[in-house]
Amino acid sequence: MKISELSDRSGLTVQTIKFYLREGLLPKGTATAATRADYDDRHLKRLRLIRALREVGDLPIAAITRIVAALDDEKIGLHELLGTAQHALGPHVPPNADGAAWRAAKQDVDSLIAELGWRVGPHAPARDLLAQTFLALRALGFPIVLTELRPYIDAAETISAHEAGRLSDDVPRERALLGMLVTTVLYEQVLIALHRLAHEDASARRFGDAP
Amino acid sequence: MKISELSDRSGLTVQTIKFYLREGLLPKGTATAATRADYDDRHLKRLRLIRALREVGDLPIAAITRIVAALDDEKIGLHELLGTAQHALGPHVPPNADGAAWRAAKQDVDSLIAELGWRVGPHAPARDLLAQTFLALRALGFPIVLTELRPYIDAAETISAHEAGRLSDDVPRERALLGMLVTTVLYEQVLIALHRLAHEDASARRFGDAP
DNA sequence: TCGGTTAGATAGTTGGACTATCCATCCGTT
DNA sequence: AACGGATGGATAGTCCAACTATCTAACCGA
Repeated sequence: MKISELSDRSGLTVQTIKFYLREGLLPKGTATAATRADYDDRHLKRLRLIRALREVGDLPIAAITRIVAALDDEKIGLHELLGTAQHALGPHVPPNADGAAWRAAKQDVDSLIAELGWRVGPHAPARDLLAQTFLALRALGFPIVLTELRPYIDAAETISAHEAGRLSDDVPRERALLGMLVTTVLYEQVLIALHRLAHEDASARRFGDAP
Repeated sequence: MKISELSDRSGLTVQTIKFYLREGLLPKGTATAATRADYDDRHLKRLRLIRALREVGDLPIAAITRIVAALDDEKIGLHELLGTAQHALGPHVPPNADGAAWRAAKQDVDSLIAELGWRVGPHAPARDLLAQTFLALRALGFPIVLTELRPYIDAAETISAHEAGRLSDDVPRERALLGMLVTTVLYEQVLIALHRLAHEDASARRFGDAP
């Protein structure tokens, strides 16, 4: 298909698609002439993936670049591919290089994970995210206590167990990655949205007037 | 306290604090001379709040401006204040003005909320976030089915119920807002981080090698 | 009195993500 | 065959958010 068709069907402008081509997010089409190239369904799918990660997941182009580069590199095994992608998802917590308080928060996170018996890589970015949040909570005068965290931990475990049940290891590489990205990037947004809605409902019932 | 002290204690540069003063995020200190002003503990607390919302919640300055403006406006009642803040939290989904598909997704969200019996304002931004995510999921070939959503809905309800139980209506205005922001902005990050960690643990158990 | 600090104003920087132009083809239609 | 509109590839420019830097004229404390 032509680039204009790709543009129409993906909802991105031709200019944006060209930009993604330059950045290596989208592989080139097969050239049919000096000023002509042919794109296929894989390009369209790729663009839809990029769009979802950008617009819903709010991932920076650089992170998406890393993910698709790993995807396109056939030498990378499935396990490593998923690991790379997960790492690229970030979050990209700026290492504030805060001293003692930061180290204490990191330590809290490590103990928590150990206590829960979770098997998590030592450099998982989510560790930093959690530590950063603990730090902020403390700075605002909200100490972190385990009983406070309990419902969140339970929710995370329940949801992950459910998600893991849906994983299967005999799907094509691309599909496996897509499934992982969808559960961690898109369904996380679903969870956030539902949380906010449920929160509004709960406050309405708590303080609100009659239905 | 002096601005340099404020800078040291908040971890923000003097320049950044001046910038926040210009933007109206931080009220001016009490002037003691033409080139001198005095800041107090409220300024420090405000800066910590701004920092948490920016760095952890990733809120744009404009959203924070709206929130603190409402907070500082004594004419605004508590209920309205919380509503304004919640609305300012976004998310700031660009209205793609997509036609039929967008309207269908919105409709799905509306039916879901109605079905659940949740009391949610008709313009709650979380509605748009959910619709946008549904749209992206569909585009990627992941149809939305209620059984898929069930665990997320349950988690959202459980967590919100827990959070609502901690709300109380006889705390000072500022504390009430802070509590709301903390649960929706910071604890949401906690939830995401825990989810990613639990997810990694679950995949490790599913595919991984022995502990 | 003198080096270091500050309020207030204005201007400049950085990073990320596009967006606009150009040119030399090239395609499909007339 | 001719021509108007689309393309590939390259380069340059735009836009926005969030700072960051500089300058001036006071001011403070040793």
